[in-house]
Amino acid sequence: MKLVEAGTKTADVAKLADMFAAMGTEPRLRIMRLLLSAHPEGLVVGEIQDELGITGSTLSHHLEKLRHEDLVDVRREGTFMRHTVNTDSLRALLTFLYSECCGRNKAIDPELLMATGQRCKC
Amino acid sequence: MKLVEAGTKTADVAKLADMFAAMGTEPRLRIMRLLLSAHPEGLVVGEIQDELGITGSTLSHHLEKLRHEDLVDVRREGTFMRHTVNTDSLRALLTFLYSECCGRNKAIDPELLMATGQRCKC
DNA sequence: TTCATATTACGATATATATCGAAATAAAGT
DNA sequence: ACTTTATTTCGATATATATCGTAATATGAA
Repeated sequence: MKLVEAGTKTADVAKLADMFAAMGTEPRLRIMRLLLSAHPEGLVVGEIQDELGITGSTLSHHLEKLRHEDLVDVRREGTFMRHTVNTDSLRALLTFLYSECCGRNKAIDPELLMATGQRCKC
Repeated sequence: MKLVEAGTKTADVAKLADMFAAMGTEPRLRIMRLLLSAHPEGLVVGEIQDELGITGSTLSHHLEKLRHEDLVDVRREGTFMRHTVNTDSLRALLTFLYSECCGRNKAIDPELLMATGQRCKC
């Protein structure tokens, strides 16, 4: 009897784990929150640096990691590099967590989720 | 103008980042999925080991990490150690992600989440 | 108490990560 | 072309992590 199966493939788990890892550091989680709060415009590197007070080179590494896991997109604007969250990837992550926790044997009640923030508009 | 504020304190971000990090590894994410699928009974270490094929000592370290971040609870049953997911912590994580992504400027549409699994029963 | 089983701790190693300052690159303006 | 500003790369170090095999511990049974 296989306990785990559902709609998440073996390869996906590794990918999702990498995404969790990318958010699994205080500076990077702050970056994600900041970019989400600035969505959809995003921010250029210098703005992130000013806001979070991270050394340029360190910030560059963190952004590279977030880009590598497709959590963040970047486009050039002259000399600036404008970063935005990748909503598709974030949705994949959220959907995974949601279905793992609220699907099947319902470890978590979905209603309690809504309660703490958004109102469900079904 | 502060871009990030909302209902998540500074200390919380570090804690949440640690939780993400705990799930940010393929073996540990598999463990979490397995325990969720076995919820609420949970599994003893040997069962997890058989299911995932992880060396005893390595598995022990991973479980210690998950316990340390309060993602997993443990209780003794004779010589067995029965592990279960901590739904409160998981809910905190899910709620955070949900409100960051779907709250405020709504980077992600909540309805798309539901679509892939649960039906909203408001 | 002795034996068997389940799990964790120990010791060790290899790899990965976070961080920094300084140098290098890239684009834009003068 | 030169200068300024923005960002990344380089080189280096310190810390953390993942993993293993084996030894230690804890419980239950004989």
